[in-house]
This record gives sequence, C-alpha cells and structure tokens, in this order.
Amino acid sequence: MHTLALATDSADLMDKPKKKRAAAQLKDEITAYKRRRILEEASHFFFANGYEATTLDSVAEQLNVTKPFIYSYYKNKGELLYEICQTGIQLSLTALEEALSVEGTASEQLKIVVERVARIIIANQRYVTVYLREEKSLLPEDARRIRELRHAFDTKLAALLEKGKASGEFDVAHPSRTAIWVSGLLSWIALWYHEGGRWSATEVVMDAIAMVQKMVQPAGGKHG
Amino acid sequence: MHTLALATDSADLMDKPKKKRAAAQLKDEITAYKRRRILEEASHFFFANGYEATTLDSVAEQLNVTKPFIYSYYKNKGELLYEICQTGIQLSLTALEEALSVEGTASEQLKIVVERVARIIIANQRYVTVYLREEKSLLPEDARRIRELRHAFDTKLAALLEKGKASGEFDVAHPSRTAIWVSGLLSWIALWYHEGGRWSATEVVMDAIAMVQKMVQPAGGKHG
DNA sequence: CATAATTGCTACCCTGCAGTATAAACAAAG
DNA sequence: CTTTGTTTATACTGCAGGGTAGCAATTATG
Repeated sequence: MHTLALATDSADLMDKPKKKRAAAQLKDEITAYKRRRILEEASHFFFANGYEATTLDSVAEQLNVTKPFIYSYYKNKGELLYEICQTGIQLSLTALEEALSVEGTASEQLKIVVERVARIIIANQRYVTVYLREEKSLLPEDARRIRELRHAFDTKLAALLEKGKASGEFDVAHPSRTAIWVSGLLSWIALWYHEGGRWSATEVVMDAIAMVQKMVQPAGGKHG
Repeated sequence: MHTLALATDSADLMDKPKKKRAAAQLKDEITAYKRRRILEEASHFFFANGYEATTLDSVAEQLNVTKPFIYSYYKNKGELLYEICQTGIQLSLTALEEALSVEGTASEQLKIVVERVARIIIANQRYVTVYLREEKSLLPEDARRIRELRHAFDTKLAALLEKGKASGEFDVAHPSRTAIWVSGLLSWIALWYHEGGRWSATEVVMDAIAMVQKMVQPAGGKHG
C-alpha cells in the first residue's frame, strides 16, 4: 500500500521477466527510480526549508514511506545532499558543454550557452539553489568535488570568452574573471526567479542573454 | 576573568561616572557593546558553518563566556539571525542611499553606487552572505521585514536607472528588472569573493563597476 | 505449499543542543 | 561590613531527529 506513492509500480516496466538478466536489470531500474524519487522529494524540502532544518521523517512522510526506507537507498542524510548538489552543478555543466558543441561564432555560441544554461537552471531551480546555498553543509571531500565541477564550468566559459576576445567579437579585459561574473549572473537566476512570479521564465532568459551580451560587447557597438 | 575576551572593558568608556544619567548611559553603551560582540562572533559561525549547524555553546566559548550570557542579551537564536540579516541588508541599503545623495549625472551616481555598495559588501561579507543564504531560517515575520529592505534597495536602484534612461545616458529596456540584475551582481560578490584569494577587493570592485556600466551602456558607445 | 530471499516497517536508542531554574560572584550603597 | 541589585556561571530539562536492530510482510523458487 505504501509503495503506491512511488507511483508507477513494477507493472510499467515489467515486460520480459523471463531471463535472469532481464529481471536483474529491471530490479536495478526500479531501485534507480526509487532513488530518484527520494532525491526529488528531498530536494523540495531542502529548497524550501534548508538542509539542516529538513528531517528525513518529513521526506519519508511525503513519499508515504518510513525513514528506514530512505536509509536502505541512501547511506545517510549527507549523501542525499551531495547527490542533490552534484545534480545541480552537473546539469549546468552538461548544458554548457552541449551548447558549446554547437558550431558557430563565439557570439552565437555564447548566446546559446546562456539560453540553455539559464533554462536548465530555471527548470532545476531546486537542485541548483541547494547546491549554491548548502556548500557549507557538505563533507569537505564532497565539497571539493562540487567545487571541481563548478571550476570546470567557469573554465569552459572562460575559454569561450577567450575565443571571442581573440576574434575581436568580445571586449573582455580578463576572460577568466568575466566568466565568474557571467556564471554569477546565471546562478543568480536560481536564487531569485520565482515560478508564477512577476516575470516569466522566457523573459528572464531573454534578459540574461541581453545582459551577458552587453557585458562582453565591444564599446563600439553590437555584434553577432 | 572571563569578560576579558570582550576586550575593552569598562576602562575605555569610563570617564565621568558622576551623575546617574552618565552612569546609566555608560551601562547602555556597555550593553550595546556586548551585543555587538556577540553578534560579530555569531556571524562568523553562521557564515562558516551555517545557521542551523552553529551552536550557541560554540559562540559562547569563542567569547569565553557561557550560553546563558548570550541569552541575557538576546531572546533566542532566531533573534541573533535576524539582527545579522538585518545588518547585512541595512548596510547595503544605507550605502546605496548615501551614494545617491551625491550630486551628479545618472552615470556618475551609478558608478559611485556600485563602488560604495561593493565595498560595503566586501567589508561586511559575513553579514551579507548570511542574509542571502539563511532567509529560509528566519521567522516568517522577520523574513518579511528583510524582504522589505531588499525591496527598498531594488526600488531605489531602479529609480536611478530610470533617471539615466530618461536622460538618455542608459540603455535599459526595463529599469526595475535591470535593477535586479545589478543587485544580483552585487550580491554575487558576497557569495564569491574570498579574502586573500586570487583577486583583490579593489579588482573586484573595479570589475563590478565595469560590468554594471556595460550592462546599462547604450549600444552606441561609452558614457560618463 | 514450503523455503528462502528480499523489502519495508515498528520500535527503539542516543546524542546534541536550545532553552531555563537557580545559585554564586560581584558591585554599589549605606 | 552588611544589604540590595546586577551580572554571569553551574547544572540541569526536554525533545527533536539521525541512525539502527530486529521483526513482519511480500515475493520468488522449487
């Protein structure tokens, strides 16, 4: 009865339980699904109340499950936090990398980068906000890994700015420092955007694009 | 002996304990001083470990004092948090207001605003960061008051952008939305700057000025 | 239908910490 | 040198919540 809250019970995925291979794989998928659901609900609470103020009992209750259930899928509360933070930065990093793989001038690429990353941040605000806000609650080792991902993000962004600078498209005195401002502007979206608020997601994304373009735009005028 | 950690004991301020008036005033000053010291140490811990993860015992220990000491100057832990958050936003707001009181064109004023606010934010990073990060830990009523101050900040900034737009100095499509980006850029400093890190406070301030100027700069070229 | 394996729950433990009742130390006043 | 008020510490309480031991229910297998 309780497992109902985890929605889609085995039925959906249960097609060919013939071979052991298939059965084992199915089991893995179900486990992965349960982990995802736990993470999702946890991220809601961490986002709304903060990590320390959130109790695993409340997360379990939301899932119509008990605390030991969570502990059979996650080692402890800290592991949940780490996975949420990891998701937050990894999604942004992946969006950046995919955007960078699109061919085009630096200006075109930058526009795509900002648009896609901004959209990802809005769509995954909970994860990104927790990652930005709860760094201090991570174990030192976990915090280090998160910082590495963030650093990869900033570095790739800096490389793009460098490229635009070399081609004369951008006027940036110091690409790696400017990258941090751009990345901050994107992060700010997560901290500030409110669904159903004064401004729509699209408006915010368009604004972000415009702001970043101005930040790198040569004094002479427009580009790209 | 223990009160030593509160440094400057009465001696400093003790000049004319003649009249009762003076004595009472002195007492008030000492009380205010103790409150300030408690707040200062608390802000260190809240900044470094987060609000919930900080124990008042540890704050007391840092002051070479005991927990009931703190409770005789603050009602509870939440009051401490509120005062820290209040300090964080109020300092920024005051810096903004003072900068706005300097006569000049919109461009000149904006430059002064960004410079002063950025400096205040760096100098009071602990307070500002806690205010940005711990909103969810505040009582609803306290959170509301903090948001009001932030809103005042954004509104005054928007008015300046509006003024610059009217005079043709700035190219901003939507002043109140742009104000939020600018205010976000400033906030970002608190979250990202690290004393003794890769870049100096002055570099960061100069960068912030340059970024904001570009964000509002007309397509045609420079201004101010 | 019996046996084994898996999965989840009930019922705890125990620590850490916000907050307090009360006593001691000290200072001020007479 | 007592008396009175103030300031700070000692020594607690209460409980919330992370984490776990062990049991029950369910499912798979022969």
